Amino acid sequence: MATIGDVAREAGVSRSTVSAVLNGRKLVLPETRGRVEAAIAKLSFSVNAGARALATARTMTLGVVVRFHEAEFSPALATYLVALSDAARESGYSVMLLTEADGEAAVRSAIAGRRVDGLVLLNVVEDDPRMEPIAASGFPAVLIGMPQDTRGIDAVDLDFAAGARLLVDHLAEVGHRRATFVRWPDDLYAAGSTYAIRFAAAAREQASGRGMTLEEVPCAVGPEQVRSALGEELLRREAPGALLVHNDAAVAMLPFALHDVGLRVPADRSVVSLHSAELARLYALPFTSVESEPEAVVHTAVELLVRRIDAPDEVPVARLVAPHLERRDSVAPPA
Amino acid sequence: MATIGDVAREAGVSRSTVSAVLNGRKLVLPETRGRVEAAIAKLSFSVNAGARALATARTMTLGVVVRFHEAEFSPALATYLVALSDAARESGYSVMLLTEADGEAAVRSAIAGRRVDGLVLLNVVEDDPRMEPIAASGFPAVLIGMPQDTRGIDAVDLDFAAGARLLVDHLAEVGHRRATFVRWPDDLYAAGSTYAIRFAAAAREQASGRGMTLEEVPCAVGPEQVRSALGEELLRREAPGALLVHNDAAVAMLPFALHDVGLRVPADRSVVSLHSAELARLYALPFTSVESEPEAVVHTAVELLVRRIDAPDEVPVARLVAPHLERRDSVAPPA
DNA sequence: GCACGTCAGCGTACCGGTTCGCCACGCGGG
DNA sequence: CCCGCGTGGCGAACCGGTACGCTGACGTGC
Repeated sequence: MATIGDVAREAGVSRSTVSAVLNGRKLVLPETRGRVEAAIAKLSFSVNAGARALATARTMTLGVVVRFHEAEFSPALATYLVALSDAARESGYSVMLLTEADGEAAVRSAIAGRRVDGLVLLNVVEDDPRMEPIAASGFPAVLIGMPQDTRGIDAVDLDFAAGARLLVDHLAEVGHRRATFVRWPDDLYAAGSTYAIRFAAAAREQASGRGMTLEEVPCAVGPEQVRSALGEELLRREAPGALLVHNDAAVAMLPFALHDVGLRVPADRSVVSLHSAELARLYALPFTSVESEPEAVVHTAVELLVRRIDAPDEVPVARLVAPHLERRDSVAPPA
Repeated sequence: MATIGDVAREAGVSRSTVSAVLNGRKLVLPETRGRVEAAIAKLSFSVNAGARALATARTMTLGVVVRFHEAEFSPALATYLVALSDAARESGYSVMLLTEADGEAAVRSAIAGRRVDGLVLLNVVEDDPRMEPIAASGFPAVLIGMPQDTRGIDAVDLDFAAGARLLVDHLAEVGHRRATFVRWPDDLYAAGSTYAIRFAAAAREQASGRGMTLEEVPCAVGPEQVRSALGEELLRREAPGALLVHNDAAVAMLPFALHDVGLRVPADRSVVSLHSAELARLYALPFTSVESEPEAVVHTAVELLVRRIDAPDEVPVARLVAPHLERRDSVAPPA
């Protein structure tokens, strides 16, 4: 592999001139530049990323710290990783995967080894231990997820509250006064899952502001439990004509549950939901919904992180990504 | 951040001695080693990966080239990525994500920038263009997937043929003489998807060797088409008492299709399938099956790649990972 | 005609490690 | 007593880039 010295010799200039051409800094006579470029092409030279990193103290690499225990529903993970890598590339960065079971250790060693210029923490939860070494060292990082206390670290997440309001409004606007709120099981809220809490709180508030009644049905995960719980609710006398769903497992099974009991959407029931786009695709969900916006979230995250790398001392930022309603004709006025 | 020079000064030795301690090469007096280690701890020094890479011409990083293709089942992708990163770490390597839409370009620039010591190509298809620059340059790489012509590149994949034989045998052993082979649509085979072809060929051969009849039902993807196609087949008069499935979309919908028409497993139908473990988990599939073995495949891939990095000139290797049968009581003797 | 400013390009130090030849020291043997 | 050898550690070169100060040539203004 050719080095910058080989190029310099070939072009009859010094290494620093080649470097100047490479980086576009300083003025180089067009003719000289031409010779250098020809030499580069001839030797098919390309800069050694490691050497450049050493000289500039910039690796142009971001680390993404994947939380290990994915007991939860994780089809979205790949989407986030790929989107992250794409967004990073747009800014000239590569992405390194950090998957140690002990996320905190992963963060520590990434910082210590100076392999990366910044870190993206995926799927951040309340009091996430991965934040500790970052907060302590001030290393550039961005959280995806929005804990109460971001400990001075930049953070991005979907605006779940706005999503809840969009969905409630959508039901209210066609005249629904009552809805079943199929939500996560209680322990998830108790565990401090902030997106769940934010969604539920906003849904309740918006509903009451709209004069709407929400009848809450917590729904455990597990296909069979979900299906029977849903079946029961759907068959209940006086059940509302609309369903507001924030529970991936439940919404995935909902088409089948509806089919089981012979109810049609939107004729018999209106349905709106917030879930990941990936889920919608996998299960071909036919519901009007607010979908997570992995590309937008990740794009914002990279933007913040790159800015933070360049300006480590600016005040931390928390950013919510505006959700939008994906209409799929699953809502009709109540009977 | 402390450098090796800081450590040397603190310990009162030269930089090369610190390096010797770090790498365990050469003999260092226990007492000297102790002083160095104390200095390292005191300054909380850790080696700068980039500098070491420059000096050793080894980045200790593997690149994973993700094919951009959307249509496939992405939950499995995350599993592979995480498993890959874990396996790499075991061998002291990190993993860099390469997701350019143009996989060939991604490979070229990875090789040119010398950011990685080797490449893993995920999800390789017949005549995959990503192979070209690798074959041309001899850069260390391993394919996950098994094209007919590996072009001298190491390759690993699940042994789909063996998987097919396991499933056919399992049905034959309890006495089934006929089975419906729910398979992928014809165009997938035509497109040269080698795992599909290998499975189908082995299934047919093993069945005929066992004196079993396979009645083939190609099944398009898309939940609704699948469901109706399956329903039709299940209700068909004289339909076999067993289903052999190699089609992710179909097997995911199969529980519902069976439920629709009121058939029970294994009382009314025996079912065996080959699909990804991730699919089984997400859809809680209750079928005896051969599951893809992402950990084993990826582990083998890393093993081969690391060996290839150390010994670039050995003969290329193709390795098939033995599948195993995951019994879930979905098979009973025919009525 | 001279001082000065600009511009293109050069030389060199430096980033933080590794590697390897060399040296000094202590010891044993002839 | 001297030589040779093994051992522990040192110093310098090197990996492949970047950054910055300097120089020489040329153009301009007075």
